[in-house]
Amino acid sequence: MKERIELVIIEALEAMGVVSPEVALERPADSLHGDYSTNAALVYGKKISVSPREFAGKLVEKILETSSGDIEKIEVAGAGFINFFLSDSALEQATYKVRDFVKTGEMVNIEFISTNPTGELHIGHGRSAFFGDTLARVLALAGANVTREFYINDSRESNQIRELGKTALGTGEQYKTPELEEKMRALDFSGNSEEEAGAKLASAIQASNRKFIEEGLGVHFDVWYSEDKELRASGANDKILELLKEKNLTYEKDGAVWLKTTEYGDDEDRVVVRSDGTMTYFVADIAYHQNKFDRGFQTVIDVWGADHHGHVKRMQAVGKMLGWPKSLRPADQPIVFIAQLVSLSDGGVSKKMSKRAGNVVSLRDLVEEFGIDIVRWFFNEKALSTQMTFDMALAREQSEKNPVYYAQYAHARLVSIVEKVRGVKEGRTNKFADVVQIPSARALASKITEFPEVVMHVAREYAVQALTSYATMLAISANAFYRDVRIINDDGVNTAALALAIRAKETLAETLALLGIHSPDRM
RNA sequence: GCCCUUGUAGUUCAAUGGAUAGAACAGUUCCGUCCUAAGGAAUAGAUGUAAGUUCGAUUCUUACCAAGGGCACCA
Repeated sequence: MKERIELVIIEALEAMGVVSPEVALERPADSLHGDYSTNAALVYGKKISVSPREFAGKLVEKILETSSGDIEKIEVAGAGFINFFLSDSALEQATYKVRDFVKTGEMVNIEFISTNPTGELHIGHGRSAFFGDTLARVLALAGANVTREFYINDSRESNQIRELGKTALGTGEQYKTPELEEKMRALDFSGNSEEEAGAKLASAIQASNRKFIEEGLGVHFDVWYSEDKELRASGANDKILELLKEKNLTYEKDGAVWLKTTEYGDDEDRVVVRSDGTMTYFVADIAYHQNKFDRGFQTVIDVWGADHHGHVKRMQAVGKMLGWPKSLRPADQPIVFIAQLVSLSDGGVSKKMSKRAGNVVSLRDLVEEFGIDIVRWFFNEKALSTQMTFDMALAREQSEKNPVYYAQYAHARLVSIVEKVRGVKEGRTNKFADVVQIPSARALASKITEFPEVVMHVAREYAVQALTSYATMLAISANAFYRDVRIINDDGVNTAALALAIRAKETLAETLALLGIHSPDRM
């Protein structure tokens, strides 16, 4: 529906002589301003020095010449806004429309979480996990061909695996936690080198993290990509290094090999081969991204923690060096999202999360305490760039009364009506047009038609937090409808109202499903 | 010191180059024969500071102030 109205405006502007106009159609905050609104007259009136209101008047005339039955009323308001009121038939059509998102088939790779196999996931990983998971669901719904990928930093050459090995053999202390010691007891490291012991222990940690991610978080990955196997052992690292050398992008200094990233926008050159002959992780990262593009992905999305944001510049430099394809966002290739860190507070007293201070809260504990639905909602209602504070006291206090339950409750109420209706005879008011005479019913229908727009907005802007806002608004509309419209009354069932309730229920459930949150039938 | 991110109601978060800056929780006042009161109605409350660009800035620019993160031949 939105696209159809946009097209009408664009055609009208072209008829008025505007060359390739761009129209922004908004959803007004207030239903008094219609179903859609545009500021096109303010934008284009200015360009030809005509007052916005005058321009708007002419534009409306043009639109009326071609407009079909979609629009009931158009009015010019305020500084020159043009407000569109949908006809009942257009609203009905949009409300019950099958969600026919265009299958673009765009090949998208989204890599997220990718926690090191040296310990369990902490709450900071939750951001990457739930953002990535929901974004992947939305992109897929919006028509992309999405591959979800987890990168396992298990290279035997890495320092972390060696350190882990030392701990396993009793010659080091790093990464040591009670959970790790328990895992160590179940394994036999006799005769192992540091590398072997580290790899063995890392593999056990990875297996338990994977189980938690899949079962505890409900996050699915298509590809679990092993750095050690796919990049180190396969020789991909050596190959990419050779390529960089051939292209004369490296030089030697102090016994190490450096990559000339400065020439491509980085702050300084980076070491790729250490003076002891081993490769840095940076090489693997380059080889890994090259591999993603080699596999045919057009858009490559990385979700990294804020502690890795220093790597963005160097990866972008490499992208320029190797001519990686442009992603959807022109300036960034590949697309890197930085998940800001999560800080903790308990009753307003903020705490810095620190392994040393021993107050790192594991994601497992959080999910166990609050349940996956609440945790997912709390994490995804905030933009990724927000330095979110997870207030434990507040979360506990709100665990009985919070926006998740509000949305779920609205769903359960609607389900309850649908169940009650069985066996009740049909009543009198059974036309959509009659039902939407009631303002809250019309507002609910209008809110339902917004669903595809919200999905496309999230898909284009990666604004996952818009989903929780939408779910809340939809639930508010549903509750207002519930208050104003009796579906079962003395006459029998108002079938048009029932149909609207069912549509609202479906849309709410679909929105929550994108967030990975359950829609209970009963609460 | 340099680089990145962020400053919005009491709190946790939204939003947009434009029409009255939205929710939730907390506060105040109401609603109980009524399809689930985990609900509803009303009320109060916010764009860090100072400039600039603009017809219009909370949004863009700059400076300052504040918070977080990064500045390894660790990952």
